[in-house]
Amino acid sequence: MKKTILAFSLLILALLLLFQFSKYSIVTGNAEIEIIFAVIAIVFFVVGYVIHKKSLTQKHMGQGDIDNDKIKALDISDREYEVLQLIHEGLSNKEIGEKLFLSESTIKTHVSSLLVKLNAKRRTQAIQIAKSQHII
Amino acid sequence: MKKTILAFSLLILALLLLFQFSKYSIVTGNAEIEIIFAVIAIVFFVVGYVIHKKSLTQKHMGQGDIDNDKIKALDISDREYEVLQLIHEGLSNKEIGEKLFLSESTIKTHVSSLLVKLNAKRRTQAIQIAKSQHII
DNA sequence: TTTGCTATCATACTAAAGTACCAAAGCTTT
DNA sequence: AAAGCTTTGGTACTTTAGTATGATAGCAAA
Repeated sequence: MKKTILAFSLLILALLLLFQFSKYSIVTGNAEIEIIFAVIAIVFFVVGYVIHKKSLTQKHMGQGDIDNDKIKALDISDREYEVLQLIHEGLSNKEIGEKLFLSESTIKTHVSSLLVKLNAKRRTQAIQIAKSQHII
Repeated sequence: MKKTILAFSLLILALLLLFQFSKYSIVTGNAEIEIIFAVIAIVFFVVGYVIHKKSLTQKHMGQGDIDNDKIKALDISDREYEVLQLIHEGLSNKEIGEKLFLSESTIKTHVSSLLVKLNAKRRTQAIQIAKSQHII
């Protein structure tokens, strides 16, 4: 965020300099007016392009990102959430256990409580609900 | 797509008129040079903003759309694809059967061949693979 | 018509998934 | 220290999921 502020400060500074240079050039007759127009047009075109890109990146983050508040609201613990992510990746309980160095029993316990908390009957349904709630 | 071409044609025309108007204003001394700069800057800022917005919208469509060619390439039949979609929605084989008016046996057959064609071991993995291949 | 393909369904089986209940270790908070 | 919490793990059980195999019906191309 600090980088963004710095970058925009520098950008505004550069634009002011461009303006001043343009005026000076016209007064001294060192540049064609069309060229100055073109430079300004190109610069602001790029600025507009980049700004929308940035805003949309943030928006995209907001859409695709996980809703941590929702996870807490659903009372899902850290471990349970880890298991949920691995379910989402298509792993079996056994594979999840191996990945987290836990027994299959423990995974089953976590999965069962996940299903209750997500109000799902199956792990596939849990994936769907989790996605609709933006917690995955 | 035709609308896009038309819109951009009109936009370019407007910009040319703006340029001509600017030059004329300077010659006749009817406008301040700063105002013309500002107008050009604003217009091109908006143009850059809108163009990026459009490009990203199209990109987003491309990501979310299904790749029908891929489905054919994987040799997935219509029925199998229907089953795949319902698996994705989190339904059990029995529920899928009831929804499609088929026996659970038939669904199992379809699911099995889907798993082979998608090179998946489980239905949850099939969902993941299908999504990564943009067929869901 | 014969061949080949798909869709359908069944049986029988194995393998996961999920439930219920219990229990102990570890950790905070009171 | 005792109470309360999560995490972990086990046993025993039921329910889904998935595999293997075979069989029938329909439909389209050779």
